[in-house]
Amino acid sequence: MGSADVPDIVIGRLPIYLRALNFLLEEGKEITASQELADKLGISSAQIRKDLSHFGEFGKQGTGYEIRYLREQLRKILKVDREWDVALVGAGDLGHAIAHYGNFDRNGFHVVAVFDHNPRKIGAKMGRFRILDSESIPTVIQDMGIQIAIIAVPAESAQQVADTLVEAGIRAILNYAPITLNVPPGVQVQYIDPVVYLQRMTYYL
Amino acid sequence: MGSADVPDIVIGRLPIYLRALNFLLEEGKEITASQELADKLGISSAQIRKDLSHFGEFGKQGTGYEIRYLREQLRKILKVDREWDVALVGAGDLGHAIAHYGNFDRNGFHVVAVFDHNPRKIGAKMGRFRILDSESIPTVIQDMGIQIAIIAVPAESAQQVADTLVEAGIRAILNYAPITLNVPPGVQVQYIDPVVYLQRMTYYL
DNA sequence: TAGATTGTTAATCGATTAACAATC
DNA sequence: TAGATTGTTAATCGATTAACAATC
Repeated sequence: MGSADVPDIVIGRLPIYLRALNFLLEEGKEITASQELADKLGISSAQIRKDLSHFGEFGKQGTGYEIRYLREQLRKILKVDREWDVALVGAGDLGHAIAHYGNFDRNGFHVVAVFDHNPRKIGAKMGRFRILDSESIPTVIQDMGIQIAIIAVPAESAQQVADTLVEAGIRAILNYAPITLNVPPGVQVQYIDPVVYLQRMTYYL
Repeated sequence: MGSADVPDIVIGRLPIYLRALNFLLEEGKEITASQELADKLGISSAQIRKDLSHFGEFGKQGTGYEIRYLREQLRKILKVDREWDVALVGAGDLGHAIAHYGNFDRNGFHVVAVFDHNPRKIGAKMGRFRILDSESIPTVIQDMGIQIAIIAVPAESAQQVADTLVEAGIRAILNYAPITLNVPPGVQVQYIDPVVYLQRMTYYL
């Protein structure tokens, strides 16, 4: 994972910067400085400037950064200056919440297909979505040219679902199943396992 | 954040190891080796051994690790060899999914109180939970001695909720709101913003 | 014993930070 | 101009990895 040039860890921080810029804009701010962002995010201003310097010069000495401009640049870098179609596999409680999560649409990620393999659910509606048969994953994904998928199935079936998705052409997977997936090089995976996050905190309690 | 001794980044990997051990046990395995774990998790065997060496010697030369024993040790280290009560703030779609997420209970994290400030929801049932008034957060948290909270409210109210929680004695927050929280030293925060994870992948597409 | 794998050391690699010249 | 803040360099810090003696 990760192209040769910019470290993954830097890429990983850009969405956080982007989120902070959105926040500042909503507050009515037009200009910010690395120090202001640093204070808000709890990281050093030097790191923010260094991270940004991988991609260009976006600020002005003595002044700081024009928020709207920097945001636009970050959006281009992250390729979120466009709309992305997303496939969702798993129509349980979690899938339901994901399908109806407003922040996805607000940020240009649109769930356009929901799959489940439970015969009782296939064909039924979940909110505004018609639940599709998991069997149709390959054809639907290929026909619609979807590149991003979200896995919200039990751990037992997650690897198999991932295999099917990758085979169908998916290149980025957001995995909610509590299991490390095995995928070929070039396929991105990000993990969301809330239990892991809780366990990272109990150590300190 | 982070005590002096063991690096945060090491603590962060322990839950992943623990998850893998559970998986191996379910597969019926009794013994494993750092190399086997490494292959499964996509990290180096040296790193796994080094991480574990911060806490003791859990393996046997020539053989590897007794899975059940290593799991027990990790559970003790992470303090997940016990049950934890959790408060949930926000009874929307997301809160609903969180409250009913089976993996929490299965891993010793028990949602014992659900709060919302919407008068239409207060007093109503959400699954097996009676929704409590956010106003009662301080008293309920203190009376029940809850240390861990999950925030599932809109970004606009998340900081205010966090302040209330911290004031009430919460020491670990799992934050689903897309905003970086400001909390005093000693209070743990972990973030789950699915949009951030998606944006970390689009860069590579 | 021979083979395998740990725990640990030392080397390497990479990330963060401090500091400051450049400049708005 | 004086003050502020960037972009960047070099130094520091920390994490990862390679290698191997110890030993099961």
